[in-house]
Amino acid sequence: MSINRELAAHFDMLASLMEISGANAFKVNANRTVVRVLESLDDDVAQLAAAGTLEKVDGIGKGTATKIHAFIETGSIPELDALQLELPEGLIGLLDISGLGPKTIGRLWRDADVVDRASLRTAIEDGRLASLPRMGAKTIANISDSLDFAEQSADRTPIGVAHPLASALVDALGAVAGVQRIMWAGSLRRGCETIGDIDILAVADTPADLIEAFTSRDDVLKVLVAGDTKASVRLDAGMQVDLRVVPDDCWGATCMYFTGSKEHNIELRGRAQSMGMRLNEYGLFPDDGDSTPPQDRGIAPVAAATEADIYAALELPLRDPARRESGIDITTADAPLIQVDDIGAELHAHTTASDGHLSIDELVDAARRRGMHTIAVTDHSVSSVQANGLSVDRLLAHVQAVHEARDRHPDMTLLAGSEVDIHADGSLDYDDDILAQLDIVVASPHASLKQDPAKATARLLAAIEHPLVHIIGHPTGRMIGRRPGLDPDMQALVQAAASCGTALEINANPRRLDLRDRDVRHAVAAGCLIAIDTDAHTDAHFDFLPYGVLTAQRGGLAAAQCVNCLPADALLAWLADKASLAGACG
DNA sequence: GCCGTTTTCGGCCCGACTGTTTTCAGTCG
Repeated sequence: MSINRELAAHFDMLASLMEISGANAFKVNANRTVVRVLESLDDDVAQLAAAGTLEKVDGIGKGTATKIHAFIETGSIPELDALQLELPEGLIGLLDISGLGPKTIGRLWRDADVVDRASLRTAIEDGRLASLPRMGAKTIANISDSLDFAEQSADRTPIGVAHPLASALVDALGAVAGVQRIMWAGSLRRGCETIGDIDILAVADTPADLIEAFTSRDDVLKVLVAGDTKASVRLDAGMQVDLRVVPDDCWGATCMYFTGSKEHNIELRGRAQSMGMRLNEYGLFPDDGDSTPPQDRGIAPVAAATEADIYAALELPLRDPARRESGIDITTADAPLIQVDDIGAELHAHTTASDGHLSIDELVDAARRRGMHTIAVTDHSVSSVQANGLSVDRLLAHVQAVHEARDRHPDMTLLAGSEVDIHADGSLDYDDDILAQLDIVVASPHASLKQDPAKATARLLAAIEHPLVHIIGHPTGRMIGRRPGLDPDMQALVQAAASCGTALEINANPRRLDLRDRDVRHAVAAGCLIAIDTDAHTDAHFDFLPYGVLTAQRGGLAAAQCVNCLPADALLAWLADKASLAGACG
């Protein structure tokens, strides 16, 4: 783990323990800010410390700098050590239980000897909780329920699971009588790789009817909250869904507020304040110093109807939802971001020759139905035994079959290629004379995914610098929530890729999303070419493309920097001479 | 703990909802 991420984890634990111990909420918040800063910091924090420039970083002050220096010198933070001696670490696991906040957890620990989830369960069962003040039967039942739920489910859901759920919900609720608008917001709208809760916003003639339709659905396991304008439920699929019904005239303000991110909202509120205004989910209002919310006093907003109105009133460029994250300067406009429709080529797909489910003809047909002009056949190489990887003889026969298929599909540019294993030492799974016979080479790591960062960097650099490799497929090999994959020096990779004209892939499979968003940001800055591929093994996998595009958008990618957006002739020119596009971007 | 065109102290986003209370603390997003 890099020192930045290691330190971020320490500050995260520090913030949680401080919170439970009853520390000032603003101090806790300041430490949470440090976590975010460290996670999105491009520079190595040890180098900043050595240069004495830590305090120049926004969010890092004197106190934090002292802690970072202590960590670099001794491997620990004294304040954290002290809190860990004082408080059981198992209490942190209680923060993830819905309805339990730091104040309650502190009380449970002090007054009922609760130290972790197991002892909380015991304390509920033996009646200790009921003896505490403000612990009625309902509160205890809710805690018990949440505890069950937390133990059964992962805390975040992959976007590939959440998106279809949200889509079905929005379709169904949109059909309820009187619903004028409905959409999802939150991390799903921002295209995050995992989703906590699904947030749905709506405008309805009779909000009560929509709330009723929502909370009485068959797939609702439990209604958590149901008021006049908002409701929260837990679905039997294991996700929480929040619905908010709002007036039409503040739709933009609501969308903005519930799309987040939280950090982006805080920045926008700060901006509003500095301009003598206040921003909430009902609109942007002049700030008259009265603490009663302006919308409750009949004060007209400066802007509220659309997100564009609000950004304009704040004199800021309209920000794409995928770019509303911390670490992105709100005053700088993005280049127009890549869209799904910009992509005309799928450059990484499998057939029945290895572990795919489609024939060559079926693959072409699937691409054609998505409006593609180019499809690459890239089956696995010989070492991927588990995926029925192709021997040299089978590969050459397969290439021949692809060439023959071209006559049957004159409307499609059909590329004969391979997804070639990158061995642990950086060598490739076929000899160069074989690779030279292919139209396209996607080189990917599949095994030895736990090697140390230095070896992983050298391994991937060798593949990037190989003159016959066009694309590095799923560069880290990570699987979201299952394995972390390689942890190479991404700056070194993107620099090398940019100078060689090799593209790094965003694998659109929602379990991979590899490159991840923050790596895309680095790649975009370095001017490195990006490929967005679905790695299709079935027809349905072609529909993963939007997840890859969202990840690309989160990294700030424009179509011009993505090889899948090239017209067929330009794409063929790059494949013939990848150096021709080296350094052409950014 | 951090920050600063109201700057070295005093503020830090803010509204909805619940449960346990008789006016509000705690949680959530």
